[in-house]
Amino acid sequence: MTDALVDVCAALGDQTRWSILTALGEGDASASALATRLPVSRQAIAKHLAILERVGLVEPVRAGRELRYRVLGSELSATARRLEAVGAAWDRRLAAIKEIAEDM
Amino acid sequence: MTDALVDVCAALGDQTRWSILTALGEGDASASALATRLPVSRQAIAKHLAILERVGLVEPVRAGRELRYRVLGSELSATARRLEAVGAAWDRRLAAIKEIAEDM
DNA sequence: GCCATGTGCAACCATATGATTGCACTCGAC
DNA sequence: GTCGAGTGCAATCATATGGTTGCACATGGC
Repeated sequence: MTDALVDVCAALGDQTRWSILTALGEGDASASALATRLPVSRQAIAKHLAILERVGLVEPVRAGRELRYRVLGSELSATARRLEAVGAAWDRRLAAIKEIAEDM
Repeated sequence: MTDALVDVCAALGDQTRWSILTALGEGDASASALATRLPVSRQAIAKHLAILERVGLVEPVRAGRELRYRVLGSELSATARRLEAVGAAWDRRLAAIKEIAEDM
């Protein structure tokens, strides 16, 4: 029942996952390759990659026996737009209230 | 050392907090008022509100002895813009790679 | 003044989560 | 074929997190 938007936000709510994402932002990489750069074990990274893949922020790419991951900006942009829409709605409400207050 | 963006995303990565935020989107409300609508205790809601306030998604408003909370679209929009910027950068990289591939 | 309502604080609990280690398996390179 | 690098799976662990109950405190309305 949990919305996809919530899941994406939850996936983005972890420092290590952001480290992985920014690392992937510089180029596709495998879990093992990432483990050499980041201060966590390969298995921990693999779990994070699985989470990121489930919410669509990352995509697996086979390269020989290596399993590289590619970061997907489209999903992040889509999430951003959804958040923007919600934020805009809240702001409209606030603006309306402010207007009413000024009319009194 | 954790970035503010990560904290906001983490705050948004919880279903109950979204329930609170959408409820507040319809009008300011206190923790007690929210507790009557949502299936969690007032204290749980108070904790969530504290988290939301720390990341700037919500703002306390005194109303007599009541402490109401107001949802802030500005912070959500700011977060959305930051995510959008990152997603766009990733997409630019992918597009560049695709172009190189086509040149071969 | 009294009482009910709204808050705040603290202890506590169960589960989720981030991380680790160890081992087995696969597959490409030499 | 052998070896090593990359991967997958499982068990384990510590801590964070969401949630609860209970109680003390303030504060506004009658």
